[in-house]
Amino acid sequence: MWHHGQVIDAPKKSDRGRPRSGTNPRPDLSASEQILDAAAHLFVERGYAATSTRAIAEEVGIRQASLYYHFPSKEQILEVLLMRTVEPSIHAATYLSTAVAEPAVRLHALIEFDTAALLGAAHNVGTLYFLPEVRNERFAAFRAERSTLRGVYAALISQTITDHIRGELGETLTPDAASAIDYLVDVVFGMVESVISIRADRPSEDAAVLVDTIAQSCLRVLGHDSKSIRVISSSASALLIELTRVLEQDQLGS
Amino acid sequence: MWHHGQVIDAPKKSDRGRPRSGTNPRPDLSASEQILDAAAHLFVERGYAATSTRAIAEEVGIRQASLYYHFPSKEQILEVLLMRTVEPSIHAATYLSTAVAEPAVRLHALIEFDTAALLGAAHNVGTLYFLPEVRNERFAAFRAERSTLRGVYAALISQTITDHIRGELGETLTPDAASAIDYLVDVVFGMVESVISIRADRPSEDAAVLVDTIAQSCLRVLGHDSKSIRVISSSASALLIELTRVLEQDQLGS
DNA sequence: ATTATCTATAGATCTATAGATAATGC
DNA sequence: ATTATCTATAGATCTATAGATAATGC
Repeated sequence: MWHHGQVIDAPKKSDRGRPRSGTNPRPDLSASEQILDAAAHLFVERGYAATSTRAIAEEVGIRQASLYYHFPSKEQILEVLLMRTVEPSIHAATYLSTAVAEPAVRLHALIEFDTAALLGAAHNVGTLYFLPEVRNERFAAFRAERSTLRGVYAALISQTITDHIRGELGETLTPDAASAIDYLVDVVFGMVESVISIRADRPSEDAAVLVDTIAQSCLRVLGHDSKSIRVISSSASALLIELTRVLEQDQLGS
Repeated sequence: MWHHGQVIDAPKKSDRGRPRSGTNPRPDLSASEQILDAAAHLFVERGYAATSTRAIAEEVGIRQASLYYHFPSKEQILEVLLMRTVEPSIHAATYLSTAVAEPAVRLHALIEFDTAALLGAAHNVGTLYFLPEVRNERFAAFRAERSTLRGVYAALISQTITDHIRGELGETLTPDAASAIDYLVDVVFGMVESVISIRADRPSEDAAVLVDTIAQSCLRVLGHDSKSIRVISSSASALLIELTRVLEQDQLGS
């Protein structure tokens, strides 16, 4: 499994301020990080509206009102979680959208990166994408990020579809072949996101196998055969190593 | 698009009882059906916890407390919606699990039926499957139905995987080939469910194209090529007609 | 008499704010 | 003085129940 980002920003200074009433279960993390972690856990488990600020505070070991010293609102907590979750994928997609490699190889690398990130994240935070609240205007910025990500997928996918499949689409499906390609983008994007439900239903023992299965399945949907997939897959491994190196570099820069 | 079920049970008798304060926007439906429709709309749009019984009642044109004459609780409303949504798929799967046709043809028919049902249902009720509340013990019966459906998919998928792909799984992925097949089941099941998010993001203009794209993509993932898919697909069309005939028959019986 | 609504309300939340307090830092 | 907590609470919900009421049916 690859590491990426996941830096803890505020490494906890000392013991300023009034002591907590409860015990501090994670003294290594700053209070803000503890709140985000507890909120992620509860939002994923019960949903946003069904999670009270009291429940979050209880898990952290502070009083409900103390949350508001760190965050101005419950919504803001969700927004930070959403942005943090999508951020690594955006960085990977931005790099891969212009990297020097075949589009199919870049797509394969992106799919591997994304699925691995979703499977590796704490508390299956990918489920937050599907919370009904995310459709509120309040979270438009997050949805814009997702849309950017989808755009990179769309570009790479349209370049990865084999001529053979492209012919099929025009032939058997519809006079408007462009829309059929759009649906293929949706299908591939959906396959990547399906790791979220899969992980929710049966917490995966073997993430690597699932990541490979999905990446290979995506290429098959785009018309590639086993031989072609083998070639693409091994080139993608090298690109993925390069990618993680670049992302770590960026991390140090920012 | 195929029709299936969607029978209105209680066709509204007459005007018994105290008149409503508001106007009745759907006098053709019984009060219970109006409540279910309004709840479906709001649960899909805002989620379960974020939808108040007051909001449901307002949409129906009655007072909040009047809901409780028709349903004992808000949870019960959600349960009826969940059960009704999964029911047609269960019937189709039960029939197809033993129908006389190649497994690949039966799988193709099931995928077409399911995706079309999800795309055709009022208010995109498939999104209800993803509400966090559904994980509560309260909805175990619904989850059991879904699990039954998944079982039929698993059986048909394992019989539809080409020997070629089966060889690949054992060879390149893992020593435990059974688990790799399980992941393919997840992937295919996930592709079917992806129509829910697709419809949520961009309400589909052309359901038929999307249904075909997904069914074909599933077969590709299982190792079939264009020629094989064409044959399977046309046999599936005939089976699908037979299926809808049988389901309508059942409908009359019950 | 039965049905389907209504009004009123109990009791339990829930978010966010105001202001007090107990630490450390300077 | 600054920081990070605490207590207390306002004000706005929200679900479900109790009992009244306005129709139709017999």
